[in-house]
Amino acid sequence: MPWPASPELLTPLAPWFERVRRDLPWRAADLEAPHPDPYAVLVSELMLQQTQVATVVPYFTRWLDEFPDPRALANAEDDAVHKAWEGLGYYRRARFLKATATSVAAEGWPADLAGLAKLPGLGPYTAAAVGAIAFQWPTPALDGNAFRVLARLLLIDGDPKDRAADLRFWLAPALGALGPSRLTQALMELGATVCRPSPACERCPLAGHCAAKLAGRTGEIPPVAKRAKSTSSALWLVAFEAEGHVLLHAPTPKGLLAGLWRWPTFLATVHLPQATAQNPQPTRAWPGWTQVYTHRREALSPLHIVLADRFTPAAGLRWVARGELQGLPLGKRDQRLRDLLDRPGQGPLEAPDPAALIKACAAPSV
DNA sequence: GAAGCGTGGGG
DNA sequence: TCCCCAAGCTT
Repeated sequence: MPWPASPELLTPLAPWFERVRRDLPWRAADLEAPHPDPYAVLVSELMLQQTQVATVVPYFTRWLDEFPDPRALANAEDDAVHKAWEGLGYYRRARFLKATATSVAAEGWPADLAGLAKLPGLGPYTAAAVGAIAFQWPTPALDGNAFRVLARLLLIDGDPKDRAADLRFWLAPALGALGPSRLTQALMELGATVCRPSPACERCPLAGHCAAKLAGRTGEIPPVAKRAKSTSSALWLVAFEAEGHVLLHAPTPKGLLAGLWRWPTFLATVHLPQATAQNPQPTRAWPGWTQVYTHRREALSPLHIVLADRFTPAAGLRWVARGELQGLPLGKRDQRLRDLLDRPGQGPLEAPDPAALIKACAAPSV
């Protein structure tokens, strides 16, 4: 691999970054010094995993307002932590962040990269990024942006992740020359704003030495990864209400929407016409929608079923006072039904038999 | 090593 | 509408 030395290729990043860099709330003014608040860097990096900057900014600001330091986060209730993360997605990041804050509050910050990498939720990229941005350690952080930029700059065929070790070694001199924090952030900023999957090479400070551009191959480097297939299902999404309470699944530790409260759902395999003579329970319905997750699509039909009395719920289900509903952490899907409850329903078109749903939610009778 | 994990924006 | 993607990590 006859790659030119990294400072030779990457030095133009510094003046470019100084000119165009976005003013982000976690970004230090002085990129030469260790960050004044490593915790802020940690929070930003966890939030930024698979999540765009514009989405993260308001969450970051509120988070630091509510949990200003590791101790505050370590002492927070799980529901409060998830509530502050509500809507951001990939909710186990919030639990990892709390676990890491607990470790830092008790034992202080790790002294090296290996120590950071042992913290919950910090993988190879995030540990290196925190090392470089918070502590100015010469730890090359390779995220999707950096891999894409370097794959094009150096004309790497195949998956650049397979060359991670070579790339980290190659980057070391540039980290020293430009400074770990500056180089790390400039490289990612270039990938996020210019060297995107569909690149804007006319704005790129490295275009003159970009091997992929010179070869006319930016469109095919790096190669696109194959997508995971996703499954589809049709579900009733049901708000049972009785005696001023609603029925919710309590948070679970694993799986989809873990850590959040959820409305009960039922496979919508059976569509029974609403027989008003035989179903005295008033049922409201609203137009449905499709909820999209990473590996799943749900065609949802929201229902509101009001009962005279509460039944004893099955394991994992709880009756929650309606007044407490607003304070519980819910995913987007379940927020949507919660908000529908305050709007007029359109009247049930077709709905399942409420008695069958109640049977599925009630504790088995002895 | 592949699967699983949320949500929103853009082409 | 559909597909791709976005500062990845854990199991």
